[in-house]
Amino acid sequence: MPDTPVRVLVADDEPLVRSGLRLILDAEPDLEVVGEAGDGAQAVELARTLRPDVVCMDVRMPGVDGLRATELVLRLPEPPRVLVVTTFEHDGYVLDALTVGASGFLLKRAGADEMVQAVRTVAVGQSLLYPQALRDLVRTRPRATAGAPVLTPREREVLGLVAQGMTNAEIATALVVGVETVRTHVASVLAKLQARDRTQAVVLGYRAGLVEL
Amino acid sequence: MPDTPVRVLVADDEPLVRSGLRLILDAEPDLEVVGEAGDGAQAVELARTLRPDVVCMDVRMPGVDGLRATELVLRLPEPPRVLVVTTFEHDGYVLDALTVGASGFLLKRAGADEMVQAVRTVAVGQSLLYPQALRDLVRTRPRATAGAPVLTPREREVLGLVAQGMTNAEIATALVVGVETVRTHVASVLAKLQARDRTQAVVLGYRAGLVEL
DNA sequence: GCCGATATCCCCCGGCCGGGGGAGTGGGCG
DNA sequence: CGCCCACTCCCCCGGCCGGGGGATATCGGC
Repeated sequence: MPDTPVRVLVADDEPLVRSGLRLILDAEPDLEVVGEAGDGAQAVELARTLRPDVVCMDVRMPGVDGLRATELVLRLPEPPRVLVVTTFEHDGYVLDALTVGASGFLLKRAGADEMVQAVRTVAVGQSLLYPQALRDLVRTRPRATAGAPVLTPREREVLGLVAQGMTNAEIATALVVGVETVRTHVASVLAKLQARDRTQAVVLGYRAGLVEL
Repeated sequence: MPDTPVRVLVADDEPLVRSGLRLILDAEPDLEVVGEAGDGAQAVELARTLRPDVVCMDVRMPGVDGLRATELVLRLPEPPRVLVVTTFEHDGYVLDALTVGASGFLLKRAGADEMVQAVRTVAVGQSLLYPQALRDLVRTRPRATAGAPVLTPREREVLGLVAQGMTNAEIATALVVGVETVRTHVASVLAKLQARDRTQAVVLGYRAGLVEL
């Protein structure tokens, strides 16, 4: 199946890491490491001249860092796919890396086979990340209506207005009902969400997917 | 390298699609289709008895649909990875699928090699989706720090705790300062965000990218 | 050395909020 | 028909909140 091997460029400021990656990837008949870069600027330059299919890009590098380098690499004509690699799990680079257009995000402590698989995956044009990163991305959009407290339509409506920052009086006006009624609804919402305040109600309601912000 | 082949269960209500997938996957020496399910209930049952490594799950199926089936499959002891497959690009299933814990999301019009690669990728425990889906996920995170009011570090910290639903007294305890101090910081935050109350502050702060929820 | 920004603390007061009760209407379902 | 639920309204009260003043200390920069 591998008519021509996938051409890979490795960019990392640690020579040891570069050697390790080269060993791992070159061991596969369908992968071929065509170059190594020690910083972001070099990575961009080599990507331009060597025209690899995939760039394995470290995030932390001296000078031009991995994210900036990724941006620049992706501006090349017929750009390679960029697989961003980092050491630590929760350093918040994931979102930034994906925003600038990386095809994947991988941890350095991934096994050799995972690394190989990842290169192949982005080579065919798919996107990939380690499971926790995906979960983090999804978590920020918690369409978690599952297991959420059951609010009546009116209660959801009131919660929505509470989340707009409206006072009970304003909500009463908006819904054309008495303030006392609103107070009752708010009280129900607080009880159901187990919130002490309207502020907590907004946060919990948001997390439960009951309100949009 | 493939000591034992990856065991795959195919779930799709179209017999033609099942046959196609079987042909594609069985052609690979390291992949082995161990069963086919025609609906969600069957998929769950076969996943339980056959104990595959990966389930290729169609979203639209009669009876128990793919998403529900995915949830159930993932509740099995030592569950397989689930690769959700669908026909259309923008049907909004992506987020739901990932929320219920799918490891990947793929389009049916993906080529044979992409499909094979995808199965291998999720088999080693990574997550994958087609590039546009990832872009959509990222796009929904505005990160609109641009033009946001400038809060001092302490003010951001206080706002963060306010967003947890804490009262001024609790925040004071948490930060080991007087309640009056917290009141001052909160007042500054309200002024800078032009919020009338802490509830509005949370919402505005969230929209401005100043707090995470 | 002065000034601005930041962070800390203090007082008064009006108001909205949230908890505790109670109570009447209508609609849906057994 | 009777029951339950959702929706509506009412009263009292304690507490936290937010606006209005002001005060002190530290740090960094011009």
